[in-house]
Amino acid sequence: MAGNQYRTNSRTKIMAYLTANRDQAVSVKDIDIHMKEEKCPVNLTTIYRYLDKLEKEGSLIRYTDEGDKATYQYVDRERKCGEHLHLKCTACGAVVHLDCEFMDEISSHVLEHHGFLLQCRNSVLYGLCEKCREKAQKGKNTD
Amino acid sequence: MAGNQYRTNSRTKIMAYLTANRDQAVSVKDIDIHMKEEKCPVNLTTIYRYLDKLEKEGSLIRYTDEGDKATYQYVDRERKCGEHLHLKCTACGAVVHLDCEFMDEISSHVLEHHGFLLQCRNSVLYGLCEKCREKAQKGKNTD
DNA sequence: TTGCGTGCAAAGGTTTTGCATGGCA
DNA sequence: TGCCATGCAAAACCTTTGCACGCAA
Repeated sequence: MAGNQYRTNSRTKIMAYLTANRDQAVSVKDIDIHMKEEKCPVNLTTIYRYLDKLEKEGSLIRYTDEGDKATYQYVDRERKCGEHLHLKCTACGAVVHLDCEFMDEISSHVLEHHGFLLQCRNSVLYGLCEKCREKAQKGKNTD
Repeated sequence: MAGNQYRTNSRTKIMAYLTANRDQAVSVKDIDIHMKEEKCPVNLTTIYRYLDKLEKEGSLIRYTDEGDKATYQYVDRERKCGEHLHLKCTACGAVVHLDCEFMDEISSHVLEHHGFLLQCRNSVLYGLCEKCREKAQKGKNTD
């Protein structure tokens, strides 16, 4: 499927950025800035098209919180992200995979008690990761 | 807070539509269409401004899934929607409030096992409600 | 009359599309 | 050479903002 595609400088660098940030959701703007810093500026269209391609291939999860703009996260395709929920930190964008046994309990409860068949694909729980929680604690009186 | 506002035909009809669909998330476009059907067309700006006002008052939840457009749901302000998760049907937009004891288990697990402090405010789980699941079952071989 | 509500037009931002050019294999 | 990738410009889309007018109280 993903065989007939060319290896270009742009795509290599974008992919490197995505994999380096695989525990985080990044925006198109993030990528744009990064590419400029890398002295390899690319058109926004190119970024959108590449991300779109990767998402269709299943190499990326696309998050549509934030309302105005989407964010993306690289995932190994073997990770079966369609079968568990994700926790996304609203402060830093870090993403935690909820791929533990508790996942089954959630699905079961929701189905049995609320008649709801959970689809993990787009479901994201938001909150604060440990690091950002600690930061928030410390910085309570600063701004 | 919400005292000094006038009662207008437009707002009355929009509010009626929202409360009539309180188990569902509706979009601005939905409201626009409804108002035209009601022979009471309003400018989109008016809809946005009113929804914005209601959201700030706490009478509406604003969902930002779907990526491109927001959807809104009326809630009684006593319902404390900031303290529980919501299940939204991807087929019909129906919304179920997860305000049961299991909610505590989710919060606890996520915090203790993943170091994550859950924020229910924007967290939405997606899936199929009972009705739509049944429909999907029956209509499996149609398109 | 006062000041909130509304419509209109314009602008902002993100994302998509068409077309011609450029570059990998 | 053949096809994919890219850049550029323009458009589509949702949403916000400014300003003047209309209308409820």
